[in-house]
Amino acid sequence: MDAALNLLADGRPFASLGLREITRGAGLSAPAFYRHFDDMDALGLALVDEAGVALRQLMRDARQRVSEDGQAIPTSIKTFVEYLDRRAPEFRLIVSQSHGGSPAFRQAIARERDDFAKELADDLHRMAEHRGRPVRGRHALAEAMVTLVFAAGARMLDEDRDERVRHMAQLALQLRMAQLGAETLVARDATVTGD
Amino acid sequence: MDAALNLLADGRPFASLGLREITRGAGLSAPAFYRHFDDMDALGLALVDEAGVALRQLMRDARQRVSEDGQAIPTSIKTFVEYLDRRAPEFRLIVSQSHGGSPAFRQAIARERDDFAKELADDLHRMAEHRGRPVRGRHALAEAMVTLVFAAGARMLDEDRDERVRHMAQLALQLRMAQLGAETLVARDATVTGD
DNA sequence: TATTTTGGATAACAGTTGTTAACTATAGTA
DNA sequence: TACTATAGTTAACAACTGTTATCCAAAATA
Repeated sequence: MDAALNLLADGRPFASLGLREITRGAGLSAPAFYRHFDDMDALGLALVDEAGVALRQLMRDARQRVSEDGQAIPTSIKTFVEYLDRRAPEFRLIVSQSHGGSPAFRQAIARERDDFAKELADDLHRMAEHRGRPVRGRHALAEAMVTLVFAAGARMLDEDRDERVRHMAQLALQLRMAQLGAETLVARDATVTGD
Repeated sequence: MDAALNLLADGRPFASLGLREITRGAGLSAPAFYRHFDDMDALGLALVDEAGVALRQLMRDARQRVSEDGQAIPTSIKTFVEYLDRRAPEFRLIVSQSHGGSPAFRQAIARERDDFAKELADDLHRMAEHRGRPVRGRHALAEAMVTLVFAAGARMLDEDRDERVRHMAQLALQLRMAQLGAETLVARDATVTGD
C-alpha cells in the first residue's frame, strides 16, 4: 500500500498503475501481490478505506479545536489543510477516483463522502441550536460545504503556499456565503418547517 | 474522436483507454492514429477542447433562455442538464480528468472552467446591477457556483430520472443559498467596497 | 514435535501496449 | 500531366500487462 501511495504521490493516475510496478516498489515479486489483494480494485478500495479513517479522525480533530478556539469555519479549514499535507496521496486518490474510477470505487468513495456530509449536517444542527440560528435545508447546506471543501482541497494539492493561502480565504468566504444564505432563507420563509 | 467518446461513454477511465482499442473502434489500423494525433494526450486535449466549445454554447443558450423566461437559477439548471444529456461522454471526460489526469490535461480543463466561472461572474454582475442587489465577492461566488454545478453534474451522469430531479432541486437550493449569502454579506458590511 | 498456514520466490503463459519502418493508393496541386 | 501531400496499410519491435502453476522456507498452531 505504501508503494502504491508513493506512485500516486507524484500525480500518477491510479488507473495507470501496474501491479508489477507496485510490487517492484515494495521490493516483492509480482505474484506476491495476490497474497494480499485479489486485484487492483481491492488495493484501491483498501486505500480508500484508509483515507476514510483519516477523514473521520480529521472531523473529530476539527470539532475539538473549534470547541476550544471558536471560529468554526477558519479553524476547520486550517485543520483540513493539515490533513491535506499529511495524507496528500490518499486524498489525491479520493478526488481522482470519485469520478472516473470503477463503479465499486465510486461507490466506496461516495459512502465516505456521504458519512462526512452527514456528520457535518449534525454539527451544523447542534451549532444552530446553540446559536439560536436555525438553518433551512441543512442537508443541502452540508453537501454544498463538503463539495466546496473537497474541490478546494483538490486544487490545493498542486499549489504552493501563497496560492493555498489565497484559496483558503476564498473557501472561507464561500462557506460563509452558503451558511449565511441558509440562515437568511429560513428567516425569510419562517412558516415552512425545516427538514 | 468518436471512437474514444464511445469507450468513455460507458464509464471507462480515460487513462485505461488504449490507442489500439480506439483505432479498432474507428475501423482503422493502429499506426493510422499517428496521422491525426501525436499521442494519447493530444487526443484527450482535443476532446477537452470540443467540450469547452459546447460549454460556451451552453452558456449562451442559458443566458438567452433566462432573458426570455426569467428564473435564472432553475432555467440555467435545466439548460445545463440538457447539455449533460447531449454531451455526457465529454463532460465525463472533463470531470474525471480535472483531477487525476496528466498536468497538461488538468491545465486545459482548469482553463475551460475558469473561463466558465469568469463569464458567470460577469453575468452575476450584470444581474446585480439590474436588480439593484450588489454582491460581495462575486468572483468567489461564481467559483462556488461552478463548483456546485459541476459536482452535481458529475453525480447526475450515473443517475436515473428520479434521482436527477431530486439533485436538481438540491442544486437549485444550494445556488440560492450561495447567492443570498453573498447578497446578505454586502448588506451587512456595506462599507467595504466589493471586488 | 509434527503439521498447517502464511508469505514469499521462479518460470512461464498469452495478450496487449506504444512505436517505428517501409510501402501504397488516393486526392489535390503546379 | 507530373508531382506531392494525405491517409491509410502490413510487419515487426521490445516491453510490459495480469495471472497461474509450482515450489520453498519460516512461523504459528495442534
